Amino acid sequence: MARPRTPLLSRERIVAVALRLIDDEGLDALSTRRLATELSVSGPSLYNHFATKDELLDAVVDSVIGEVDLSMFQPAGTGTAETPWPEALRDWARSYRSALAAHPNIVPVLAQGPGRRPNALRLADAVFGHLVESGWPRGQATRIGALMRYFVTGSALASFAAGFPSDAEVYDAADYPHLGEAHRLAGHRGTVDEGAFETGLEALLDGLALRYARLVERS
Amino acid sequence: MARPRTPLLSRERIVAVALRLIDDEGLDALSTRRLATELSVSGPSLYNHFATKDELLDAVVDSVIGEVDLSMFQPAGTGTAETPWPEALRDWARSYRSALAAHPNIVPVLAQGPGRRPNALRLADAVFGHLVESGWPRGQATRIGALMRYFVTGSALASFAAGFPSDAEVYDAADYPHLGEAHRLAGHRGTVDEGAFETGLEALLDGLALRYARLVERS
DNA sequence: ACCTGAACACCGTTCAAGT
DNA sequence: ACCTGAACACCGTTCAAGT
Repeated sequence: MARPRTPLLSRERIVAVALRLIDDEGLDALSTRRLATELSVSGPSLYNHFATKDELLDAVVDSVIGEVDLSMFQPAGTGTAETPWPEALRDWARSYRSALAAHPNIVPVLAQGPGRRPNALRLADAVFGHLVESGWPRGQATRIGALMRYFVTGSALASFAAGFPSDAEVYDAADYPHLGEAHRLAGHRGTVDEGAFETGLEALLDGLALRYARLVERS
Repeated sequence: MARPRTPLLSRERIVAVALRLIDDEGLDALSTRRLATELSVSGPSLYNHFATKDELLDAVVDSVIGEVDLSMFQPAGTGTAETPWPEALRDWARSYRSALAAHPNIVPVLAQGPGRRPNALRLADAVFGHLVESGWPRGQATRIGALMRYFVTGSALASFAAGFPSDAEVYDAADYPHLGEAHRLAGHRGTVDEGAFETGLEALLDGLALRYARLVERS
């Protein structure tokens, strides 16, 4: 057929199908040939739209980051008050985690940092900017951006509960005296992981609020 | 040559060389053929020692987890007092992060959970057991184990600072008004990431201590 | 410009053959 | 039991050829 009158592929469609493949079958299932088959084209066709597979992956990653809500960091406009930093951070962390946890198989790629991806850079800019404008010194604001990313990516990378086999025989009482109930964890993966995330998030915010209070009283 | 009088390979040596390869060149560089070459044998030889590549990876992962210090969770013996939970958790988290951050390329595999790996199960058992014996309700102890793993794996998965390109031209002031200094982050990756980890760890422990205090006063 | 098939140097894994 | 080479069905990517 060679070149069709109207292109068979677009970057958007390639990215969408690649993400679906990664979600459904894991990062290893994304091969250029498999993806091409899924798109009803031959393997090399993809190279008309992305220079390498890595560039394609970058686009997939940035599309996921683009789902994170950043509206809570909007600078105070005319009449609208700026959201207090603990509340903004809490709302953002929840949205960040939701976006990532919907696509856990791609989190290892995404956790490598923003690189040159526009949505990832916008996210870093918004968080850092809001913290600095809230009175955090720049060094502290950087650390908070980092530690929040540690926590959110760690929580989205894999389910804690599902990491424990459901097979009760794994947990020999002689070897692991306290894991007698661990085989039931995976069955409650939703609530366990959600509860751990919320507990950790509130603990972090409380701990940071203590530091903020010390900062304010010293000035 | 066929079967040599004394075996050319052992699981230990295979695991050690595989880990070095992953550390030096990344998870993708670990192919059975490449690893075999590094060990001066042919590719299929590895299958005399591991059933699949995944089983080999499991062994590599568990060898890393085995480096984590768990001595702070030792139950109180005759004359030795049990370490208070916040102190034990702090020491453990630092050792955990050190062990993982020494091998960041394998963290995505390891973060999938303990599975059936003995060192990973021992770790989960020690943390959970110590928290329960310190008075935390079992549900809370599970959540704390989970949220600590989120934070530690997230911090070891990738450097926050190194994720920002050193090329100043990436940070166009029109697009990212607050990232004007971000190109300098990667140059300070050690101190930035270390500072973020310590700030987050102390904030988490402070937040958890608040909850523990509420727990105690209610009983 | 955008698709194709053929080709290159790779993969993980199986298996029969050797000692 | 533990190694080998040959083979199978895969990879990412390049390239000349087609419209």
